Amino acid sequence: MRKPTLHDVARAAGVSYSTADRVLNARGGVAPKSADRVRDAIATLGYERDLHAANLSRGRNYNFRFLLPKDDHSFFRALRAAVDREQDLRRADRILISVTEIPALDADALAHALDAEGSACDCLAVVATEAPRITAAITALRARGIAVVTLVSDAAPEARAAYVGIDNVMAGRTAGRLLRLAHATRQGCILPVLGSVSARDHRDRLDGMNAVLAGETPALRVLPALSVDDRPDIMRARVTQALADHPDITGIYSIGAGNRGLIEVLEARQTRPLVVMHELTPVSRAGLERGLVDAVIDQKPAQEVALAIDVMKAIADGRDWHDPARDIIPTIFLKDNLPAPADNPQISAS
Amino acid sequence: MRKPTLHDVARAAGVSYSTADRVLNARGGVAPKSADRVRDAIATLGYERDLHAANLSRGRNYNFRFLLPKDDHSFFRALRAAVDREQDLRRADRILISVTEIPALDADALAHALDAEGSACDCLAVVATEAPRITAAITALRARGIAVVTLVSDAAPEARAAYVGIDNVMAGRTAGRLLRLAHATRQGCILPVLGSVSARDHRDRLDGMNAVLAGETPALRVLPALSVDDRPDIMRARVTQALADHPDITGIYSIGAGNRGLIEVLEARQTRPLVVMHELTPVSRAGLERGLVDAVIDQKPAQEVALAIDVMKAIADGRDWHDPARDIIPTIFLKDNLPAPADNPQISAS
DNA sequence: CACAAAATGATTGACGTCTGTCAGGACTTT
DNA sequence: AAAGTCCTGACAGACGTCAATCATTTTGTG
Repeated sequence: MRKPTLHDVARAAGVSYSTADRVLNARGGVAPKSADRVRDAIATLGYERDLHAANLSRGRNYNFRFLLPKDDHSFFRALRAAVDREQDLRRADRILISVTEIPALDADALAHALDAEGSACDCLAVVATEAPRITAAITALRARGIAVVTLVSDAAPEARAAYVGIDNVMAGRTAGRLLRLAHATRQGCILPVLGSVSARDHRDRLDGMNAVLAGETPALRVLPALSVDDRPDIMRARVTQALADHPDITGIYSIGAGNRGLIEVLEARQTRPLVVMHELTPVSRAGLERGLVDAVIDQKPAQEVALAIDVMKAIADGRDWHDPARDIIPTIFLKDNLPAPADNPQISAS
Repeated sequence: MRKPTLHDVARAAGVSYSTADRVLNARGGVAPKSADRVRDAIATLGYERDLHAANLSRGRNYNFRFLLPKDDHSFFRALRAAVDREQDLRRADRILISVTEIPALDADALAHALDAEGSACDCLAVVATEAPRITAAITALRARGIAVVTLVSDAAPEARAAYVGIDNVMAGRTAGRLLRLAHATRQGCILPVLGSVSARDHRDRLDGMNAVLAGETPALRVLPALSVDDRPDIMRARVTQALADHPDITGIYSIGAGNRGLIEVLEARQTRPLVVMHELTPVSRAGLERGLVDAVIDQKPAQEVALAIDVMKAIADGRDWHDPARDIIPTIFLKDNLPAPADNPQISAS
């Protein structure tokens, strides 16, 4: 019961290997009648082309390119590290991954990179932002037959092939649910802290939290959101001020970055509000471990990168794939379900 | 800048292809001096054998076998479904997966299956239980060079190659942390409900919860655990009784199965305690969605199965792999971060 | 130096697919 | 009937590795 080969298909269809090959690879020049018989044989035998042999024969490599923001927030460092790791792991599968760093928040640079880099690869993964130029660039790539996968942050939902990242409204709702859970019986006052008011992701999270806290919990008041520009120093100053202004703050939801500043404020106090923040970084992890932070909502960048590559490969192979959204869910880390710290040495087969 | 082939290695080492091949595949009959030169060349060129070509040449298939408990709890159904799904996905990579169902909780049957099935495959994945017979069987397989991966439930930590599953103490701690979070300012009383007192996994979870709740929170009292034999009917009866006996119960931690019974009790009440249970099943999911359950701690069986297969493949290829424990963490699902419901239709590349 | 043993090189045919070429047959068109 | 299409089959050389055979060279021993 060997897997059928194309030779078997040809024999079953009563044609030569050449003809079966012409049908399989759509080279044309085959009579409709013969083509049908080949297709029938493929179906009845359950033939599946051996992709490894095919790639070997073609000398094919998969060239995937990642366009990542050049930014030294821990989150993007982690994302970059994940891509680098996959680079090694996938090489054995003929997948060549290259990374281009784009100045953060520079829509022009990103659009330009999309135009330029698109030619040199089979599929692109981009941490996108929503801007007309970028939508246009992705649409143009699609027209040229180059698929674009958006990563972490979506754009051009009509034109990109897939989005691999969390639903930020869902993430915000999750934060809201945690805050609500912790306020089951008490009154309270929630302080949301935005990284930047302009970022779509941050607004989505805020909206999500509000949706969960609104109405149903009159005892829980949500203050107007602070905005700290993702910077620890501004975070420290504004949060300190807010805590002074509103002694009844019982919960803080930090939506963006700059959490080092928040932690500094927290560790200077005896009593602290409930704190929920985003992204498991060395800072937030330490915050959890030291009991200064209650929950961290993470999007597991390493898993996102791995899934993005899986999707890109499926696209390149012309296979079907299932919606990655199902597997990318905001993950709640508490003090007690943290993954093992950092990079363990490899364990070898003995 | 093509990837170097074994021909390149041979040329660089100044030997023939045959000799390089003899070194690479340890066929023997090579002078130490030549062998060293080949190894040097491999190192300096960064040669990596093309596994796909090698497998093609050998006609090699990976035969992996899963020994799963024959049990119609939703969790094991989900586990089985995940294996079936991987069966299709991995066939293209020459990975043939077969499943043998073992009567649940029957250590003899499992040990017997381990002895019998081990011969017919390259690597075994087992939902194990801790019993001397099973430890012995796994140790015997290891001696015969057949690796065993324990799945969901560990055993014979010295002899098995890897464990792919959550740390149940960690899961229990996580549940405890959630309960604590929700009792920040109020007094309360927690009712733990065991599936079966004998199961190691359940005891671990209970211990974990106790570890988090003990001492630090004098306002939070933990009642003696109920035991409901993983059965909904017993669950309903005992929990109803407990709620009557202890009107001050503010939290329930359901450690095992039978949650349908618990949900029935909850929906009959106006006010309900905080509820944390395990495993995202149709029942627990509905409980979350209807607001009857607050949190579900899940171990993501589909991901576990996928990771187990990755590890098995690495073992079979003699590659290094990293400890799967880092990627398998108890996941907290709330009402708001549930994955998309069930099986979406496939989205095809357009 | 002779001779066996050990080491090496050369070669070949797989594995399943891709890609290209060439020849011949069937059929239509003038 | 000749010339032109369109289809089809046969074959060959690659891709990188495995596995086996056989011939040749080198080495070591007495």
